[in-house]
Amino acid sequence: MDKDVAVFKACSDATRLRILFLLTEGELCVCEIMAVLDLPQGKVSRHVAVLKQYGLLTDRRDGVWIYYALARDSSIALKYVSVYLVSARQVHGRVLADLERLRGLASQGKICVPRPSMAQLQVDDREDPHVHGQSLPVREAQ
Amino acid sequence: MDKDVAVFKACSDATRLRILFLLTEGELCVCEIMAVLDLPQGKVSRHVAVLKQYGLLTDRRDGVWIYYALARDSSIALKYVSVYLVSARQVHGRVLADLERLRGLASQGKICVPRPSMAQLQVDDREDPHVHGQSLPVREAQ
DNA sequence: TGCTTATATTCGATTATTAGGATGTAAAAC
DNA sequence: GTTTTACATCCTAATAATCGAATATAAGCA
Repeated sequence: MDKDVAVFKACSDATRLRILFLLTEGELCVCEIMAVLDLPQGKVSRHVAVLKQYGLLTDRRDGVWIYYALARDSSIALKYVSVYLVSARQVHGRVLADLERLRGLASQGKICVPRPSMAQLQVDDREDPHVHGQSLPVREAQ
Repeated sequence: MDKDVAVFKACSDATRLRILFLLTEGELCVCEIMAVLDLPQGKVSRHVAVLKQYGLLTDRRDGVWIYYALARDSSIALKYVSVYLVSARQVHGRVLADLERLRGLASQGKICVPRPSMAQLQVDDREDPHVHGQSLPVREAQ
């Protein structure tokens, strides 16, 4: 139960929730989150660390970048939070704006293109989750 | 989105989460929650106030008692939290113990019998939610 | 090697949360 | 009226969360 409490605590901050909504599009690195949400690096890094600490995110290093993705099945609460995220992101104006901006910046090549997405995750929560950031076009170092 | 943040904040405390789990059995008054969870009155009252303030609970006065029940549809997040509650309560040992104790004390008549229950709430979240505490046997004053 | 970029972490100040204990209030019984 | 019961709220201390700003680390490149 404490793990569930931790998941809810992780979600109980507007910045972290915005980050989680962004990550429903697929894995992102800190600089991408910074660009989309227009937040200072330290703040994003700190909040991402909290999300990871509470088991909501996994990370994967690729050169200089560290990609964060939504974790799956690390707790019961997280399962339901994940379903919430993919449902609620189509409703909240601020989230819609964030996601639009993510796509806009991505299509302009100003930030990395988002990698495989959780967008197709259904509310019924299918069994075989996508693994992010594998067998994907790896971005080259600039 | 801020409302959702508030819902998660409300759930990010072990005591409050235990109270929410209890309330999936139906409405309860503070003294019942105190008895089941073995917590001081001020603590229960304070946490219940937080849950109500954040829109997770409704209250109804009946004489000296004030019955608290899970609110429905006050936000998107709450909808998913409700589904989480009825699913997770069958899993967490501490919650199972709390619910057992609730039933035990209720059957001994030591506390009020729980009123209509959310127990039958399905994970698919049916449309017509139960309204608690209406058309029910009203407990008499002792 | 040193330099740059991406990210993490630390510091100090501010604010929020929580708890125990005491007090306040409202309804019912007497 | 008084007393009792159920609950709310206030007070203070302790702890935790958050922030901006600065600093540290780690990887890649020259």
